[in-house]
Amino acid sequence: MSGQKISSVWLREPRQSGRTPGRSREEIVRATLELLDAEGLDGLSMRKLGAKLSAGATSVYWYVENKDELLELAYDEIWGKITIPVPEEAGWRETASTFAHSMRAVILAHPWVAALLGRLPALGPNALAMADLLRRAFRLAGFKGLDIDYANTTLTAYVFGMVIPEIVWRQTMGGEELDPESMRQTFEHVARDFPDLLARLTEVNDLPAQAIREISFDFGLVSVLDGLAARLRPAGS
Amino acid sequence: MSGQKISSVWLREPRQSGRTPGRSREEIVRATLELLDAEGLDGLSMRKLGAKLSAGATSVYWYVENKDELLELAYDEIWGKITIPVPEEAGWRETASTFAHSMRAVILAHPWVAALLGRLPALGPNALAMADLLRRAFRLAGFKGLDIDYANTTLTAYVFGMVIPEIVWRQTMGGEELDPESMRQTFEHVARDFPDLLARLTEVNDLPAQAIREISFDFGLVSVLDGLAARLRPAGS
DNA sequence: ACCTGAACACCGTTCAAGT
DNA sequence: ACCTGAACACCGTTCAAGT
Repeated sequence: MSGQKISSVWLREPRQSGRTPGRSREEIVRATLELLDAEGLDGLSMRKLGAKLSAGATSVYWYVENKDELLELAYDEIWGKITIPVPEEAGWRETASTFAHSMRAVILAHPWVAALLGRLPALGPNALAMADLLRRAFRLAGFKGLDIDYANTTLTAYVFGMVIPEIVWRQTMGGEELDPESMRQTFEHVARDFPDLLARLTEVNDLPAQAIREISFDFGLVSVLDGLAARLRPAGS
Repeated sequence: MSGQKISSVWLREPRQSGRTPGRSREEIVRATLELLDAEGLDGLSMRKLGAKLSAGATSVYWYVENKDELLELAYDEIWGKITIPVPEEAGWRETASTFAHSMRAVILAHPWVAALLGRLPALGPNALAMADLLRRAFRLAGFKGLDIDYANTTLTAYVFGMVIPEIVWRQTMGGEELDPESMRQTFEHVARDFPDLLARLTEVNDLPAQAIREISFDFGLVSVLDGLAARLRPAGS
């Protein structure tokens, strides 16, 4: 009746009959990641990817339904790069904390992911494996039933939400090649109607931006984990 | 020496000499929002926007340097739709909580924003006004110095990170017009190697998805606020 | 089974030219 | 000051045709 299937690469078996005929999915994903890392999300086109694989411009369409599916593959690869300890050995809190820091580091190393988070679902095997592991950690902590998911979702949301603006910041502020003086003027200009923000600016201006971001990330992470831990204590204690 | 300026609409004065000659920035923004709401991010093109303004395909370029600047304008409009009480009256915790719920509601009503969060900086007047207000709330709570920003960042990151996957979910799962049976099969397929995730699936399957998302959002929000509140208590008490 | 090439229908952006 | 139109250099995707 209602029809309309979900569309995702993960619903189709990878193309490759038996031997080693054409390209493999891994080859394609590797080339895609290289392009993305080198030229960013806008730098990836099906034609360029074809060229990189020394193939025709549209050859990738044999392996993948469309460009979004290609990006789904690349996205899941990122999930695979996140390191996380064995929950039963490290304990839930260290597991969660290590996951958070590792995910941040991985995304910062592959900034193009930031724009994908708001566009693609994470249904790949690496993403699911991570969800599975994190659920183990939160179950170990003492969460029960749906609370396991809620805790997991909360933690992951925090990391996403923290890293995304950090990437955007780095990208529009252009990293090194930006004149710090013009940067200060920029903020003074846009924030000219908000004295409190301006005051904060001059307060921060001399501190190393990178260090502040790390402290900020830790501050929030500890808060989130503390808040989750509070859920585990019976109300009256 | 190092050159390279930051590029943002908010650094340039809006075009319009004195009278009411051509289009105004507001007209353009309104048309942009309408297009985005109606057709989504991919549905917005400079040509379509020109047509909607009954103007040539490239007329908007007189008001805006490029498409990203146009999106910056639309993005800030969203920040303006978020409602928030006066911190001094409502208290910090209710202010923060109302902000979180309102921001979620606004983004869900304009799903195209989700993809912008990972692409554009929030330097517009509405975004800054909100930052200013939230800072007031956290100062009121008792945070001092940089902790005010850290707390603010933590809260906002949580909301971002929570809403983004929710949007993606809704969009790829296609809302109403999706066959629920094929949906279940989808998950069973992708999660086939993760028994724990599968078990969770059947557990959740009969519950109304929308209600769960709201409970989940509240669970995390309370946790985050509790965690922040814990920061305010002196260590020994 | 795998790949190519041409072709279609779009893009964002530049720029000389118009009023 | 404001807007147009043509033009450029790209896109993603389809599809008939090749091997």
